[in-house]
Amino acid sequence: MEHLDERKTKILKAIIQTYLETGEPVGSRTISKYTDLNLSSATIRNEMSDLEELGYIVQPHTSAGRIPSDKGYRFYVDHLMEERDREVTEMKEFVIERTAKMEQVLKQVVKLLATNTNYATMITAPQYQQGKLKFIQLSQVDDEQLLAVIVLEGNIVKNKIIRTDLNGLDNEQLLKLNLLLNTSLNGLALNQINLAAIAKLKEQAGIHSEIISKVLDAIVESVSEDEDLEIYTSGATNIFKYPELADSTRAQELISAFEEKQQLISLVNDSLSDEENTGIQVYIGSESPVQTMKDCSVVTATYELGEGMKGTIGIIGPKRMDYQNVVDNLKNLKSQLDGIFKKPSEE
Amino acid sequence: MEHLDERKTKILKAIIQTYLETGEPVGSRTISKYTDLNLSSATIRNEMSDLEELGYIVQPHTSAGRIPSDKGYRFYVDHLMEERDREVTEMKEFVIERTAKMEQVLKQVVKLLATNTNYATMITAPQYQQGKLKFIQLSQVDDEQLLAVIVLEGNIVKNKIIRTDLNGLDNEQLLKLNLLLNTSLNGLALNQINLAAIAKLKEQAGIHSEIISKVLDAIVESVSEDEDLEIYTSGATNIFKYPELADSTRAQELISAFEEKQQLISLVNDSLSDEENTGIQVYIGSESPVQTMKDCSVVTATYELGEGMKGTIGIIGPKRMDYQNVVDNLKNLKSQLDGIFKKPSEE
DNA sequence: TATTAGCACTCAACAAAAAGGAGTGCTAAT
DNA sequence: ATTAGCACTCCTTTTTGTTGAGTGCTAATA
Repeated sequence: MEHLDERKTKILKAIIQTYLETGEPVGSRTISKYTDLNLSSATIRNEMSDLEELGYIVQPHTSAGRIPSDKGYRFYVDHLMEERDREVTEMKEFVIERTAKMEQVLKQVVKLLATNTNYATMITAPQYQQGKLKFIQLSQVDDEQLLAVIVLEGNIVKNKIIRTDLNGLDNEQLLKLNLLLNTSLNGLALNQINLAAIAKLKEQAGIHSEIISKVLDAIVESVSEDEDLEIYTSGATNIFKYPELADSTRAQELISAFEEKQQLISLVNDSLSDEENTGIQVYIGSESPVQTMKDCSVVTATYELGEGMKGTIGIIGPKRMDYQNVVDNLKNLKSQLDGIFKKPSEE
Repeated sequence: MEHLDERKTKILKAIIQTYLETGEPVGSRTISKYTDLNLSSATIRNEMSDLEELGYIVQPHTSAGRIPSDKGYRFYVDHLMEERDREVTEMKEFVIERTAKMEQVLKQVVKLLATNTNYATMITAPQYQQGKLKFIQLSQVDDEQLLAVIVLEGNIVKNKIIRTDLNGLDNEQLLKLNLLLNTSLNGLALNQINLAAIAKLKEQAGIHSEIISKVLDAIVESVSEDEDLEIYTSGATNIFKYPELADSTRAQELISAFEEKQQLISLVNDSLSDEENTGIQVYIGSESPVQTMKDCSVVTATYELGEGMKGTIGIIGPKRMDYQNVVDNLKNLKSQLDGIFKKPSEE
């Protein structure tokens, strides 16, 4: 990438910042006055012409000011954006109620984030692949149905009805099965349950090995739930606040994406796979893994609930979003989430 | 209400039906050709003038055709709409997967309904106030937490973590508590658990009466869940298909209503309270209990999962929605839902 | 050589004017 | 009672004109 001299950098930064605020193409005169460079608009014009040639800014039409290109935004995010010393006070709003239900917390979080940022937000429940089993309980609901309750680390409770032949399963045997399941599986992460362990389990279960395998199926099924990974969203209608996204076809597509949630999954996958230092990623325009959002920017963060149970938070807004604010918000939230579930019983 | 002679009725019906299809104001000439009345446009004009005076139709502006007023729609829905003999085939699409999870079924249903009708749809999980308890299980998850699992008729599973002081609660006592809870409460509907029963329960629980009351709280809380009554929605973006609703402020309001879900609750309440013969209700324009939807029409139906567990289905569209199709769809769905959960184990 | 004032030019955005057309209400004829 | 005919209304669309922000270029300046 070409190196920009200091003056060009300053001008580019000024253009982008002004555009972030106003959303209007920025003209040379504005920059001439706005910056402390003390240059006439004519000089700025020459520089802007250069910057356009280098691909950092773009002219919507002749006789208009300039707006940042994707490349320009990228440069801004990577090099120009300055750490703002936000007063922590503003962030204090993130007082998350410590409800026991994970679901509730997630709903609160997306909502809070959406109102704080004025963008559309999403969050996934953590994926439990590496979460450890804490407790399993099998109970007989009626003549032919068992209920399997599975508690994972972090008090995530899952349940599944198992329909099976229960001939000759009395209370005592059920107790034994429960004991067996718990002693064999507790403390194990899902991906630690291998074939050998399963075989051993079945052997010990004797005539009820069929039930054991159904239970294991239930665990896998209820825990992995890949096809309908739980995604919570909020503030989708915030996009109406940004005229460049609010025209009805675009708006419809975007809001549909939020409603269907299917498309958001690729966002999650991309952001989980791509390991970065900070865990926060910025997709500008067409960089986004989701086609629908090529006119938006997307910022994602992964949070972790200890022991590799990871979830994804996403913020979707116009390309001229307040990147700094969004990143700060996410960082703050990330640390809070990292803490909140870790040892829910310890405080 | 004034009585319309046959010719006026026919003309009104023609106007409304044409408008339902086109969404454009209907002129006299159109009706003159469309109907088999063999009347000139001039005659139609005179009749239309009368109909307008009677309040059934409205002129958006002087030199425009007529569109139905709310009163006109109401008359149409009450008296003019004809039972269509829909081929059952078309309805067959409603093959609902018999997954054990209620939640999944509901999600499928709204989605199906939304794609079938091209309107926005919602459905609530049934309210369990009258649902009977089938099974309760208390288990110890760790040192200071109990897990209460509550199964209601229809295999609706709820769970709740109870944090409490467990000093001196050993396994045996837990078993006893479980037994006590099940023998006392099973088969009871929620509103059948009265103070006397509670007192007796507590007495029998002895020193663990505190736990009992926490369990009861948990039951009430997890089952009633009034504040965030589960509502599933789909097809909210369908409103973009109807220009009269698609302008950005209106669209935003409507879609927000679907996102927040709060507003939808009053819809549910209204439709549940107002007992009608068919259980299907049509709200036209300002008749709607939700202010946001005063430019829409709303059709609701209540479904019942046996034993008074009622839920609500709603379809929200433009005033010129295809009422007949919507009502048919709802009727069909209603009967299917009524059946599907009744005795899930019997087939 | 870098900067800047000055100026002609471009073009979106807005407004006003003009043309077109669908539909009405009224009147007079059937 | 019905209808053809016609003047009138007013929305919609197209055309035309005006404005102003902003550019690029050139020539003057430090």
